Amino acid sequence: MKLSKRGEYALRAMLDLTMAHALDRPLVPLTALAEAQRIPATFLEQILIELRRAGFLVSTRGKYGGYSLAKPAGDIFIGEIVRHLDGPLAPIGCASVTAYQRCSCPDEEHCGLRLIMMDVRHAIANILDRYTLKHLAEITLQHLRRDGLLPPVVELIRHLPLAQREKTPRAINTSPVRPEPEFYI
Amino acid sequence: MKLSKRGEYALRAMLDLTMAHALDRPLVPLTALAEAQRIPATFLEQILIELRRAGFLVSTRGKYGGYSLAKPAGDIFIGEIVRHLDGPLAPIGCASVTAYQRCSCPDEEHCGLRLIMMDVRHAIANILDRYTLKHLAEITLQHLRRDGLLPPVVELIRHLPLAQREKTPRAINTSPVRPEPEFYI
DNA sequence: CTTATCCCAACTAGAACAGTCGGAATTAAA
DNA sequence: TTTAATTCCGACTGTTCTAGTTGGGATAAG
Repeated sequence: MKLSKRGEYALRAMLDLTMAHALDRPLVPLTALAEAQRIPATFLEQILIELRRAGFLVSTRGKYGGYSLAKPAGDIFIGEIVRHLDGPLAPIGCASVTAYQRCSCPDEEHCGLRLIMMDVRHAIANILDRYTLKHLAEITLQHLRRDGLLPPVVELIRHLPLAQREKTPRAINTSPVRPEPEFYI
Repeated sequence: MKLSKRGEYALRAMLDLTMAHALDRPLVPLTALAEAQRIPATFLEQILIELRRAGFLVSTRGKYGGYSLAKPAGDIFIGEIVRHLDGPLAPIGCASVTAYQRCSCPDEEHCGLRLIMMDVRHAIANILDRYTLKHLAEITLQHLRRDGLLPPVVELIRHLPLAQREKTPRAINTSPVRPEPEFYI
């Protein structure tokens, strides 16, 4: 039931972008994201370009450029990102809601395996399609604050001047539509 | 979050074995399992040998031989089988309970991604480590009975004589230890 | 002795995974 | 106008995983 490195790195980078935005640094260069999460920069670059093409990010080229979220963090659900990079959430095709595929078994209709795998898919979706980047960022920032720390990515860009282009930031921090979840902690 | 074909085929075959056992045909040849689930026989053979080596199955060689469950179906949890063939349930290593691995991120301690992935892993485990083959077989048989059908695998072996070795079957159908779950149907 | 079955190691073609490389285009600032 | 910092992009690579296949050997029933 693995998440690929692409998926993991995408989520890590987007979480860092969200936290940086929350701390008034909406524009983060690739190198800072890569260094903060110890991800090979050339690999992360590929992934960020893909995320931009998918409409999750926007980029600013040239000196003091970088990446930012394309939408309010509260509107980006973790499940969307995972699906984009790793495909459907369901363990097997015949249990998928968003990408159903008939399987080889003789009668799906009576198949107990399918039922349990649909349970699993719903359990996963109930988490990943309910939480947004905003939720994850809030939890992480709260933990960091409790220990008097800033996110590493923000430390890494503190010395950079705020780019002109960054000084009139888009409104990004609206709240999510779906019901408020709670972490089990 | 995919399950591999190996994992899927293993579960399908073991579910068929469980149903066959429940209908007093505890010994099922490879060919019947493969045909019933439309799985390439030589591939399934590999998988069944692996399951035997792992202690899930026992085999009987020679004419009228085949495979049977090595333990009561109520003692075989779906999660065990999945872990054996596809590794840990957690989407990322740092969220795994049974096979934890430190990840590359700078501080796991404050990482919101890890928390949500632990949520996901618990949600999956709460299903797969609670249901047994017996549960799946019961559900499937119940559905089939409602429509007056027998499992295809049983149809396929009806014509075979009950092997001598099969006539004093081991007690296999004890109940599971963990609390009774319910399917969401 | 024939037939049905399991046992087993080795092999393979293709896809996926996890990157790497080299260079072009863009922008800010000196 | 030059330089430095950045994104953009396509092509490439090595390794592992996936989903099998092949061919032959051992065992047991009738």
